[in-house]
Amino acid sequence: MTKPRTRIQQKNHAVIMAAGLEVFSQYGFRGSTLDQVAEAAGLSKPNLLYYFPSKEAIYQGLLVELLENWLEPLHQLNPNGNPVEELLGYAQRKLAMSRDYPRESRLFATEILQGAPEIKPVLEGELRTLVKEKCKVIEGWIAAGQIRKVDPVHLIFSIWSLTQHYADFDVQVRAIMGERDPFASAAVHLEDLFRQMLTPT
Amino acid sequence: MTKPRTRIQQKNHAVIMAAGLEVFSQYGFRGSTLDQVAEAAGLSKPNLLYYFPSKEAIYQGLLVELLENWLEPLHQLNPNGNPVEELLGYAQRKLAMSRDYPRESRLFATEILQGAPEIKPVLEGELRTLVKEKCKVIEGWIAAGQIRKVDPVHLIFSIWSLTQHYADFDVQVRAIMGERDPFASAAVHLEDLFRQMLTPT
Amino acid sequence: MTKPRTRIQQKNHAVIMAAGLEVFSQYGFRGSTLDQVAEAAGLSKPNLLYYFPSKEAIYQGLLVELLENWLEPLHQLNPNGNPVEELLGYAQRKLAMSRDYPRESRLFATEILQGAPEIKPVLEGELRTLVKEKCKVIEGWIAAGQIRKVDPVHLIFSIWSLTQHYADFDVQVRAIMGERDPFASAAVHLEDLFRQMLTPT
Amino acid sequence: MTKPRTRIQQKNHAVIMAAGLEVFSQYGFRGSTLDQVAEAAGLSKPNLLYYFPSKEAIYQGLLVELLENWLEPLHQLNPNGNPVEELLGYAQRKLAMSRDYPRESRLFATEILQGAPEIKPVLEGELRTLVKEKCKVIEGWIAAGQIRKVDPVHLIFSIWSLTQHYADFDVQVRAIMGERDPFASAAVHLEDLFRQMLTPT
DNA sequence: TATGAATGAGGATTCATTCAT
DNA sequence: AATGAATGAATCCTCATTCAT
Repeated sequence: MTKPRTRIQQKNHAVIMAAGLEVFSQYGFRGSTLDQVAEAAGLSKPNLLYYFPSKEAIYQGLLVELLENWLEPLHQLNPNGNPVEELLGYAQRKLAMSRDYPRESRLFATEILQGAPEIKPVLEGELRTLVKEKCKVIEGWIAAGQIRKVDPVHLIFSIWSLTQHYADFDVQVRAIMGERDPFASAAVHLEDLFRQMLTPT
Repeated sequence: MTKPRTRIQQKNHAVIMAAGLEVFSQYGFRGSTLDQVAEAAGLSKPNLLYYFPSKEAIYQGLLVELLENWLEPLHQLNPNGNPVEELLGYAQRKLAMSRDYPRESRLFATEILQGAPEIKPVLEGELRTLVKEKCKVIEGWIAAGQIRKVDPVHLIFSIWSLTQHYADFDVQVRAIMGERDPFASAAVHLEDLFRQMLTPT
Repeated sequence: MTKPRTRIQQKNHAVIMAAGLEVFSQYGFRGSTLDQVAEAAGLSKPNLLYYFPSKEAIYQGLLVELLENWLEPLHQLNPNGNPVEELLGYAQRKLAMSRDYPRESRLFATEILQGAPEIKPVLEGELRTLVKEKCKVIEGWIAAGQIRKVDPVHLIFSIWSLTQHYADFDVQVRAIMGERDPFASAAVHLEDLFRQMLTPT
Repeated sequence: MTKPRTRIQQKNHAVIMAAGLEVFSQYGFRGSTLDQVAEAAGLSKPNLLYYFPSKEAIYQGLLVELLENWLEPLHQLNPNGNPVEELLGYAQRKLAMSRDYPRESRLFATEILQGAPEIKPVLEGELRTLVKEKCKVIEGWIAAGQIRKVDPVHLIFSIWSLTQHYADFDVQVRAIMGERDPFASAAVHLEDLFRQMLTPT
């Protein structure tokens, strides 16, 4: 799929991505129909397939776009910053993404849950490399006594799971908490959790 | 459907549940076909529908069975036990379930991700009640100074997310960690995390 | 299908016939299922097929039984009776059958409507012969000036249609007439109609 | 479903209605398959469902079309015409419809026989109202001494049953009458029957 | 005589995709 | 660039019938 050229192409490309996100994040790939995506996009079904060669191509396009944004916050982890604040900041940024882009989080979760058929290579390639790199940074901080001794990979997993939970399990969270906004109190809770865990004694 | 009576019914009922778990946890409800379930069960498709009235009934049957087991560990949280050990024990039990019953965890995650169409009532009813009850217990422990001051609901969410992550995002975890068994080190990591967070200073 | 021998065979044979009549008259042959018939008969489906070799055999058995009773009133038309009273009596007997055996009437109507696949030979054989015989009788009455000159075949059709209508189109009749019993007033109406039509001036 | 717009839609819509009439009038709703209708229409099965959402929708569409035409002749009963001629004319028009549209008659009969699941509301609404209105007219004629005293509702039933019989029981009529055209002699017979019944002495 | 278990042959409907314009 | 029309390949489910006991 080459990059779109004209105005209208760019616009419709974006419209379809938005519609695909809306639909796929809700029903999963197999559970969604092109009709639903076309409906959400306000385009005809054949027109969708004028811009994307297949249903799967729309889904793949979404995942590609998504992954870039998804890894960005981890990239920003600054080796030269204050370690505890860097890690807390990373967690808060991830939590904000769960709050502001829950559909993206759910789309990603669905893909992983089903065995990551589309993005396994990215996980084993780019993501793994990036995580290893950041683990080195964290290990450096531990060696320097700037944070407590923790398993860096599991620390990263903890940040991911604790923050994404509020997007992915949103229905459950709200079923239990009722009307209250979960994210405000979650931010406080996670701030405390990570500070407690990371601050050296 | 009432409980199965005869030997062969019990056997096939169980065989179908197992096959359904295998298939549905991998592809979700809409993404799975009766053919797949029949294949996995070693039965013919119409024979499946001799035991369960529909595809959905198999799925619902699974969720019902699942929910019972799923809530059990939280029930076991003993108000009279040692608070830190009780909560650590709960987390370890949940982690063991992620390790031993990852498909159940994924089935549950898929259902929640898609808006919990089947089990929302249970979430808003039984689960909510149970969580509230245990929150009271935790608040008692905090008031007594036996654990640090934390938000009890978010503490429970944290236990859930941190443990289930290893089942639900298994593919990602293994992509990053490689061949190493994630659960052994995860147990150590979570033990540390929760002890650090809960032990009063 | 040989005649049933033992008590229990006779009983179950009759039970199945009754159930088949109930079901087939309501939904037609193709629209009925063996399950429905088995349910109505209080027998298991395989047991049904122990007494009758197939679904079609039950249906055929019903039609055979039915036809005997169905032609009986016409047989009774007495060449030596009072012509007008004989024909009025025949009409009243047919009307009573519509009232008392509406399911039989509907079963017969359904079969004819669908082209009489099972009983066409009977229609072209026995029934045709019987009607021709009775037409001779009616023609004799006309020749003797005992009733008005009418087309005897169409007279017989008129008796059939006017009486069976109250069974076959029962739903429509009641939709229009409301709660009132249609048969009492129909009897009066038909008495008048046929007397008016047949009485010589 | 809104009215078809384009040429091809109009054509195929009509083609499907015609095919549905052919098939449903012969085998009833449950006894007919979409394959048969598709075959009769010269279209593929999915293409049928491109124009109608379901098998039932085709059937319902037929009944709706049918009912309009079916009630028309009764509408035409003119309160200001010559009473006997009006009623005879109505009967002859209904008989002509049985001759020219026997499949419509049989479709209607099948629907009623099975309890009118689709059109009961119409029977209890529009049809009932129309019949009551025309009964008033007939009662007026009786009061004015223009026709003999008859039960108006049963008179209408008689017209319906006597005329529709030749379409609905066509197979039986021809089995008995042989090759002769039933409708010509039926017209003479019914003319005589109704004139005899209605003409005041 | 009776029935629990099983199935092959459909049958209605869905859906991604293609065709024609 | 867009869409009305069409379809082949599923997919869930039904049902008369058979099997095994």
